[in-house]
Amino acid sequence: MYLSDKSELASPNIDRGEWSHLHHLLDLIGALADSHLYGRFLQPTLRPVQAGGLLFLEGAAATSIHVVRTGVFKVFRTTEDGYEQVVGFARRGELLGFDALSDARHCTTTVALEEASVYSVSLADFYALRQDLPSFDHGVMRAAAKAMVELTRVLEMMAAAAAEVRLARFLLHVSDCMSNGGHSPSSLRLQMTRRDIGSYLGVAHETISRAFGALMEAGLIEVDQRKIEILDIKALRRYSQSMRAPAKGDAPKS
Amino acid sequence: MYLSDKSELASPNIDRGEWSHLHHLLDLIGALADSHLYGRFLQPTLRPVQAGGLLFLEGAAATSIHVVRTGVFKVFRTTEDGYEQVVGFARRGELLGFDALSDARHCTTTVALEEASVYSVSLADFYALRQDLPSFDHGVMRAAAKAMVELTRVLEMMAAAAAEVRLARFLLHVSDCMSNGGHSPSSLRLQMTRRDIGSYLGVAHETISRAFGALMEAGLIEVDQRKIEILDIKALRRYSQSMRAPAKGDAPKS
DNA sequence: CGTGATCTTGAAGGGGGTCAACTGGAGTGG
DNA sequence: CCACTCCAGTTGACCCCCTTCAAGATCACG
Repeated sequence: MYLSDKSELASPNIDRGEWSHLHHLLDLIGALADSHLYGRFLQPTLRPVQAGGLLFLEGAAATSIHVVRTGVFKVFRTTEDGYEQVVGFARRGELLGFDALSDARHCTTTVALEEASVYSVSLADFYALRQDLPSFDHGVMRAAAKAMVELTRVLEMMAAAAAEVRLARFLLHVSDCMSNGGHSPSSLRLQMTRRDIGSYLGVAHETISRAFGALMEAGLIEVDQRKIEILDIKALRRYSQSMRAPAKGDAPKS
Repeated sequence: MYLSDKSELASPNIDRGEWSHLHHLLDLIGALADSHLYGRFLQPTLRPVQAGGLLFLEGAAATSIHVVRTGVFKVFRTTEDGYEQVVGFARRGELLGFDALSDARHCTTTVALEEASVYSVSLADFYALRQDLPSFDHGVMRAAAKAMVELTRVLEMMAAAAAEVRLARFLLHVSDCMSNGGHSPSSLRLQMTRRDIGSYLGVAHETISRAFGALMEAGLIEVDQRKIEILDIKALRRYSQSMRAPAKGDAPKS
């Protein structure tokens, strides 16, 4: 809701049809769109997904790959005992379903956390487009690589560190995503539950709750349900560097 | 050492020059190699890396991407405070340096844990080869997707679970890699230190040591330094399913 | 054979998992 | 409109697993 209207404006005239879906998709993944491609290529389909709606299911045969246009998606795997392990949250411009290229089966379940939309390209069209349109190919490569970097960032976030530090890193990451999208980096609206965040960061959801309290206590953030205000981003960034929680009194000096 | 000789035999006549480097590379990443490509394409360079040697450094400009031919590599990031976070171990056929396609800089450091070798393709050649040789492109896509799946597996391994369970999952993963390479799935020889494993699994290296002891105590494995014998792989697999450690006696007597 | 890295084992202390109770908001049906 | 239910979120109490610090054992290598 917040993103779509504004960001459409950033790509002028899309609504007047001057930009094709393909053109807009290229813009999303940061590929420079050549001007000569009007109608000459297969067009991706624009697919809306309602809040809570499923994009694809773990284990299902993959039919197409997607690029997020609006909204936020939760990407997770379900273990044998029913535990839900969140492996990422996908926002505007991110690639979804790429992992299925290894064996044509999705290895994650992906659902929308709010009203969302994606551009979808069937696997056959995907290869054809990449062959015919180098800028598309480049964009896809870059998006795939970025997704990989993203995953290693998650690992870093889960690395031996106190829960509060993990949460601080998470909030800073969301903040970065916001500012990249042209929003305020200090005013966040989280789309996911505490439980989702906990799964993502590898801690219990109660611990997330307490960590929010601790960061608020420390005067670093303001918390109102899922609306987060970052009060001192420099201090939060400093805080996120530490490995373990420096207790209440701060002062890591000895 | 163990891999190279045997696996070369699996691809017949490579040493007699009937297979080009490119041909062998395609074989490594599971692409079906057309028979008409002798000398018609750029050849990847075969690059040996000594034990402990550096393949590329985090932050360095990326010049080429690599596919592991022999040996095992450790892939890690170094945090500001000097902590070494291992994000993966790369074995035969795995893609290295792909993440650099997003911004032409490596986001990990990669070193060989034993004498190793890779096929390297410069970035320019990389794009050219993919354009001209669809099977290469397909192979790369599949390898990249597999690397991504791999990363989500790591997350699953680090998901809320006891240290012993994590280690069990890790050993099973290594076992799978061994059997995929045509080796015994029950007789493992680890190339990494306890500290590396600990970083990879998100626990202290002392805990890894104790976890080895616990799994040995339970009769699931035999441990002799870095030589691991899996005694009961079914039981180990069952054990790895559980989320938390079911203690010793499994029935808490009062 | 010495030196340093690796691995093991012990002890202590705390962080966070788990269970449980309570609050508040959203949706449903009376 | 209100009772009821369900889920998200918060807070408290308990205590076990893991981190940390420390010391010893073992291995690798010049």
